[in-house]
Amino acid sequence: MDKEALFQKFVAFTTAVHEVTYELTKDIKPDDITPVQYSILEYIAVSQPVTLSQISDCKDISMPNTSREIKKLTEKNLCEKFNVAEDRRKQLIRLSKAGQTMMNGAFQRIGGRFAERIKDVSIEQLEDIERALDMLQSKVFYDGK
Amino acid sequence: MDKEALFQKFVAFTTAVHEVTYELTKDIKPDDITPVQYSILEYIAVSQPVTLSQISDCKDISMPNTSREIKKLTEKNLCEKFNVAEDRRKQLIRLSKAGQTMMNGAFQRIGGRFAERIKDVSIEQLEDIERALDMLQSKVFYDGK
DNA sequence: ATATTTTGTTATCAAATGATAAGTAAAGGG
DNA sequence: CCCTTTACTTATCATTTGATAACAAAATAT
Repeated sequence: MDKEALFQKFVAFTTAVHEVTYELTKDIKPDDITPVQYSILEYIAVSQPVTLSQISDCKDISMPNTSREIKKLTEKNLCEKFNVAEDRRKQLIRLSKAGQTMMNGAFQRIGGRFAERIKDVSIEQLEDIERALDMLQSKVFYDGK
Repeated sequence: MDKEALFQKFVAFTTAVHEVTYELTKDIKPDDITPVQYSILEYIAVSQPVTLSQISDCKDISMPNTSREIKKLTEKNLCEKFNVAEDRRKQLIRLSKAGQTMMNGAFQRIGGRFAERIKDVSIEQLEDIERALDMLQSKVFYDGK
């Protein structure tokens, strides 16, 4: 087993994943929010409710800049802050009704494109795919922190 | 087979791939070039020689902006242009000696991190991984253009 | 031969992002 | 009770990136 060759394959694979992700999410984001803002909304959507610090850590954006972007998103009525009783320094963030609707629509369209992409794959192959995703995620693409 | 569940798994997987890519390439880029410049150099490294138009297409950067960044990279002595005899409008780009050295070093360090990541995986599992990468790339992460 | 298309350049400009300093308010530790 | 740390905010600035217009030169089409 040639580890060098596997690394080559790994690089080609991750490049392909990035390209497909780009294709699937292309033109999904509304024009009135920036790419960074959209990626923050994605994160909130899957992890809500989250604190400012969590967003800052996970998206690698400094606290001041996170605060600024959340403020803009709040002003656009896409998310809302609420206080947490136990620790009054913290602010939990969740999507607003409008934000939830927007992100639901986005995920729906991405899901449609994904379905289109795998439309010719047989049931058995879909199961192979599912197993392969699980296996790779546990052996290679695990969270190493 | 629940396609909705598969989509969920797909989203989690691509997120994991992006995070691992981030971890592997973190702090690899020299400080004196910008992220976009580094990504252009990566592309040149694996596809050289390339034309300006190819970079513009593949990296989704407008021609004027591609021209500007290539100019900066050339000034930093990381890549060089040369003319192609058949079509004198075209300019082929390749890494300079210094650029090649820089990118070799970068890939080496990324490869080392990758090796660390899979160090506990058995030979048989490495073969499973290789097959899974091939299969997913052909069935899911293919280039749909 | 002339018009059009392709390939790339230069020059601006605006917007998005990143970085830093200074501040507030609450929590926690001694 | 004071001191330190945590969580977040506000303000400001520099850099990076994206977008557009106007141009030139070579190739190709009519």
